[in-house]
This record gives sequence, C-alpha cells and structure tokens, in this order.
Amino acid sequence: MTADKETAILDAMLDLVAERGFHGTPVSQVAKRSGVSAGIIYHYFDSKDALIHELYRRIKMDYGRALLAGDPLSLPWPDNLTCVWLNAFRFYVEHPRETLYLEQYENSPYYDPAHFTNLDENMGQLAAMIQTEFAAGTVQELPFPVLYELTLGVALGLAKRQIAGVVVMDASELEHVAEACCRAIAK
Amino acid sequence: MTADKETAILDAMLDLVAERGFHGTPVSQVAKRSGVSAGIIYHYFDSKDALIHELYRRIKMDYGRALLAGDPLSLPWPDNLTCVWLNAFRFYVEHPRETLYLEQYENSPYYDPAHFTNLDENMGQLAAMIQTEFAAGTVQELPFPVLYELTLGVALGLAKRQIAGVVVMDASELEHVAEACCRAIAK
Amino acid sequence: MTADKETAILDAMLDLVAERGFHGTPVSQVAKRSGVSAGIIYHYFDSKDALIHELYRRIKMDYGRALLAGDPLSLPWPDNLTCVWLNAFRFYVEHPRETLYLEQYENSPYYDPAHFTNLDENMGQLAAMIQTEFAAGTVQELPFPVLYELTLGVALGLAKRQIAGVVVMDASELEHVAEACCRAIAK
Amino acid sequence: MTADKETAILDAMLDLVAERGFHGTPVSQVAKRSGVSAGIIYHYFDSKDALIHELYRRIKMDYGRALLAGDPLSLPWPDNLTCVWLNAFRFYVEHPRETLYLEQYENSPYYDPAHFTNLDENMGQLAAMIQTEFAAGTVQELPFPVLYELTLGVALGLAKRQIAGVVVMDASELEHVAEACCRAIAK
DNA sequence: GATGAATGAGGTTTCATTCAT
DNA sequence: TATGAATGAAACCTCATTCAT
Repeated sequence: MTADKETAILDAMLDLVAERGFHGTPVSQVAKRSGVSAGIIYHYFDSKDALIHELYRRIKMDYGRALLAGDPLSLPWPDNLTCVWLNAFRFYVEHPRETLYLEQYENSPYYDPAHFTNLDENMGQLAAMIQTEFAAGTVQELPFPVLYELTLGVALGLAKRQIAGVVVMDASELEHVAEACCRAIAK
Repeated sequence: MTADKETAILDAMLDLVAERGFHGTPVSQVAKRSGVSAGIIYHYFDSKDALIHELYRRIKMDYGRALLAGDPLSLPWPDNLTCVWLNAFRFYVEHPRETLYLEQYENSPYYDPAHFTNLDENMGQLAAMIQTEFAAGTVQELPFPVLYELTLGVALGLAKRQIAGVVVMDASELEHVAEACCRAIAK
Repeated sequence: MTADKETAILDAMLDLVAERGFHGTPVSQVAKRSGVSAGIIYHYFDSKDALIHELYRRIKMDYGRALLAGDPLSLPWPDNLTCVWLNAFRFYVEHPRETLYLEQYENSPYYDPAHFTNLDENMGQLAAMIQTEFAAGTVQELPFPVLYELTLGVALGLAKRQIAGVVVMDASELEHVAEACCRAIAK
Repeated sequence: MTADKETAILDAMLDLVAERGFHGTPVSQVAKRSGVSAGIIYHYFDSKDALIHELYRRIKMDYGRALLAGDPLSLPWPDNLTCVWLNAFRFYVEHPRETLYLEQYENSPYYDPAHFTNLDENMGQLAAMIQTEFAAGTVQELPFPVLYELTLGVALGLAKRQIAGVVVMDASELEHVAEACCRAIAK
C-alpha cells in the first residue's frame, strides 16, 4: 500500500532523528529501517529536507489536535486551561520521539518562524478561548506568546525533563504545576 | 597568540552555528571565518565534536556567571529571584548567538544530560538560595527542575521569541512577567 | 494505437534531446512528455540506447529522402547539385530538432562510423549522380567524403548557424553559396 | 605541483571524454586516470560542469593560436588563407582528442553560442585579415560565419573524417582542397 | 606552531530498468 | 498491452581529518 510505505518512511525518520539527530540520520538508514529502497523515498518526498518538513507538519498537527482532547473549550476558567495544559504535557510524555523531533526542528535552521504565524485551526480555537477570558477579565492581557511560555511552554520544558529521566511528575504534582501556571497568568 | 587564535575559532564557530546549525558549519568555513588554517584547528581541539562541546561549556559558564550579576543572593525574597530572572533574560537577548547555540546543543544528540547533574559553582549558589527560601517557607517545595522551568525556563522561552522578532518586551512588561513567575512558585 | 504510441515516444525523445541533450533526457521525462508510462517504452524499444539509435536511423532516412526532392537526378550540371544543396539546407532549417539530434548523435560515442558505409538507397543514387559527373568531366575526381564536406557539409554548417540565430540567409544568398560550393568541386 | 595536478585532471578528462563522451565520463574515472583522489578535483574546479567548460576554453585558445602559426597575416592572398586553412587542418588531425572534444561540446547543451561572439584575440586578427581582403576586392563580402563554413568548416569536416579513418588526405590533396576553398570565397 | 592540498568515506540524489497488477 | 511503484547501482559532491612542507 502506498500510504503504508509513506508512513513507514516517516516513522523510520522519526525514530532515527529522535535518536541521532538530523545529521546522524542518512537517507540510507531511513530506507533500511523502514524496509524500503533508498530510491523510493524520492518518489514520496522531493528531498531529505522535504521529508523533514513534512514530518514536522504532521506532528505539529497531531499536537494541535491533542491539545483539544476532552473539549476544554466547553469548560469554565481555570478548568479549561488546566485541561489544555495537561493535554499538552500528556502528548509530550506519551510521544517522546515526536517531542524530541519538534524541539530539534524548532531549534534548527530548518525552522522558519514565518510559518509559525499560520496558526492552524486548533491553535486558532485556543486563541479564541483566551480572548474570551480576556473579555471575562480572568486573564491578564499579555501577548499570546507570553501567555504561551508561561503555560504550555512550562509543560514542554517539564515533559522534556521527564523524557530525559531527570524528573518524574505524578498526577497530583502535575495538577499542582498546572494550577501554578494558571495563577501566573490570572488577573 | 595562542589564546587569540583559540578564541577566534570558537567565535567563528559560534557565528556560523547560530546562523546555519551544526550540520551547516563545516570546519573549513570555521577556518575561513576565523582567519586560520583548517589544520591548526586540530591543534587546539581534538575534533569538530570536541570544539562543539568546549564552546558549549564556555557559554554555559558565562551564563551561570551572568545569573548572579547584581548579587541577588544578598536580596530578600522575591527580589532575589526577580533579579536572577532578569539577569537570565538579559543574557539571552544580549547574547542571541549564544542562546541559539545553547538551545541547538541541548536539543541535539550532542547533549548528554548526565553532565547536567554537575551543577557548576554558580548554579550551586542558586540552589542554595532556593533551599533558604524553602526553609523560610516562601517557596513551594518542588523539585529543582520544576522550579527552573516555572521561572528561568520562561525567561528563555520569551527571550527566544524576542530574538526571533515575534515579541518585544519592554522593561515594565518584563517586571510583570518576572513577578508572575515568582507568584507561580511562591507558597 | 501501437504506431501512435511509438511515434509519440520518438517525438518526445527528439524534443527533449534537442533541448537538453542525451544526458539531460531521462526515460521518465520521455514517458511524461509522450503521455505514456515509463514501462511501456520498454515494450517498443529494448533500451534507452536502442531508442536513441532507432530515432537516428529514422531521421537519417528522412534526410536522405529530402535530398532528392524535385528530382535533381534528372537535371543537368550544375543544377542537379544546386538542387540537392538547397534541399539539404532546407531540411536542416525546417527540421532544427532533427538537425541538432543528428549532430549530437554523430559527435557522440553512440555514433559508429562503421554503419556509415552502409549508404542507403538515396545516398547511393547521389553517389551515382556524382559518378556520372566524373565521367562527364565536370567534377573533380575527389573522394566522396571530400566532395561531401565541400558541398553538403557547408550547407549543414550554415544551417546550424541559422538555427542558432547567428546568421540568416535569404534566397539569393543561398543561391550564391550553393554556386560557390559547385565552383569548389567543379573541374 | 599544483599546476601538474590541475593539468593531469584536464588531460584525463580530455582522454575520457574523447573516448566515451561527457555522460560516459564520471568524475571518479577522471580521478583514477589522472592519479588523484576524487575529492581534490573539487578543489581545482567548482563542479564537473566547470571542469568541462574550462577544458573547452583552453582547447579553444590553443586552437586560435595554432591558426596563426607561420604568420599567415604577412602573406599575400590567397597564400594567407591557405596557410590558415592548413594550420586548422593540421591542428585537428594532430589533436584528435581535442577535436572530438570541441565537436562534442559545441553540439551539446553545454555550448552557449552567446559566448561565441566573444572572438578572442587570435580570431580577431583573422577577421581583420578578411576585412583587408574585402577592401582589396579579392574576397566576396559574405558574412563572416558563411566564409568560415566555406573554408575552415570544410577543414574541420575533413579532419573529422580522417580521424575516423574514413579518408586519408595527403599533402597534395590538402593543397588542392585548400585551393578549392579559396576559390569558393574568391571574387 | 602553521598551512592548505590531499584523501576517501560517505552523503544526497538520479535514473535505467523491472515487475506485480 | 499498459501502468507506475519499486529497485539499487552509480553519479556528483562534501567534509572531517591528516600530513608534507
């Protein structure tokens, strides 16, 4: 199946990059691990770079979707943010390869912040949620990136530590930190 | 002069990596930009990897030193943390190349978290400061990495956004965010 | 239709080679431009090389046929040669792709001069015409290839220049040059 | 010696291209035949294409120089043209590899006719010689490319045949043909 | 200490050809 | 006949590292 092969290539790429980085992941290894020939990768992707970008795009979309699990938009403050925060943390720790990939990508020259402004649909819904809280007077009117760093940015940082094995957060600690993040941006 | 040449090499490496990443920075380019021959680089450093690690070590040390500017250890809570927070933010935005280098390094396979436990002297002083606040009952007794992410991690995230040109924080906004971080970890 | 497909393949090959050369013409592009699949090309031709040779053979035959347009064999000296000369020139400038193909082929390792001795029927008639002029004492008894270069070879060279846009020959200039070629080989 | 290595590379390239064509001459073979490593070729030349162009440029210059051997410019008509004509023929047959290289290059997509207008100094002197004959009323006032094809173009064509082994021209035959060329363009 | 030409392994990519469908 | 995904050898090129000078 075509779809299978494309997926196998992306998955092998994810595995290897998470383990060895972009530079340490030659196309020949991607081919070997995904069980395809080296040539066919160029049938599905224009270049190694195109493959790298496409994999990022897909992970980023999955991440956006994961943030809205449990329909946080229907919850009152601060439960809505807590839910999103926990969703983010859970995505990160349950998808360590994806997390390492995202971080590596976003801290590399591959990352073009110009594309960042194209908030996808899910991110747009989150922005709308924050706007509502601005109107309700529950959240400080800080720029969106600032609010992001004070909340989901913290979730990311903690998740990376947990993936690295430096800390292990249990459920109650997580609730605690999520609350701290809410407190940090609450009016 | 030996010292001059070594410094020139490290500086050229920093320039190029911040701009193009590790993979996009061949030793030959480092030689060209630093005005030395390719061969001599191997007199000062065992390998390209050794150069990469050494540059990281030096930047990390400078960073640790910068955190303690203005002697925050002598200030009362929460001024001590605010001072450190602003020091961190200032270091990042005033050293964008170094910041990008650190981030790239720490999110790459070069980074070995095992070394992270070797807190250097400056970091040790900060840890002591936090211990004192634990004892004073002003700060929640959370693991050190958690406290780090809730405070300096936020400073880093914001600084990266500012370097990328996505946000610009003025002095009062910074104070505001620094306070929010203090509030997040205060008891 | 079989014939159609085979022709479409040959025509696409001609287009692409004239534009980009043998090396710049992958089979996949020939397939795309001719609207067939890559695989079917190997039903009509044993290999890319076989396709290249076959296309050459066909163009060379068309060229031989074109030389005899207007029945020059029935004309007296020097009208017979002038007619052939103008036929050759006309073929070249009216078939620029074919001309570029022939030239590329004959100056490449594909060209095996051994095959050149197999003068086809049309060339044979030309040779006979020259023999007749030898007997009549109108043309110098030079080796055939020498006579060729002094006459049709010049037509080819000029046509190539005109295709390249370096010169434009009008009808009277052509007559003039054709006459000069006759003069060059006349006794 | 640097010069030696560069020359060895160009010479190996010439050998192989004359034998097998551009496409049949991988850089790895050039390296092997010239006795250098594959990598060093890219120290002397930016790319395989750059090497191809540079070799053409050098051969073309040598050719232009060879045309003026024996100081034909000081001879009266038609000895001056005869001298140049024989120089051309001699260059071609004594440098078969160079001749095949030139022909292959000029009939390939590598050749950019725009550069052709940049007649080098030697070609300029030939053009001046022809201008003088125009003024003296000895040569028909035809465009330069037309005169070229009627004279040196014929020498090239014959030389190619001789290189291919199809004809062998002895000295008297050559004189004969050279005279025929003179006659073709004489008034 | 210092140079930079030289090496050669290995990287990305292309492409003639095959074959299951 | 016909397709086009798939193969894998081989092409061009890069670059960390060495070494004669």
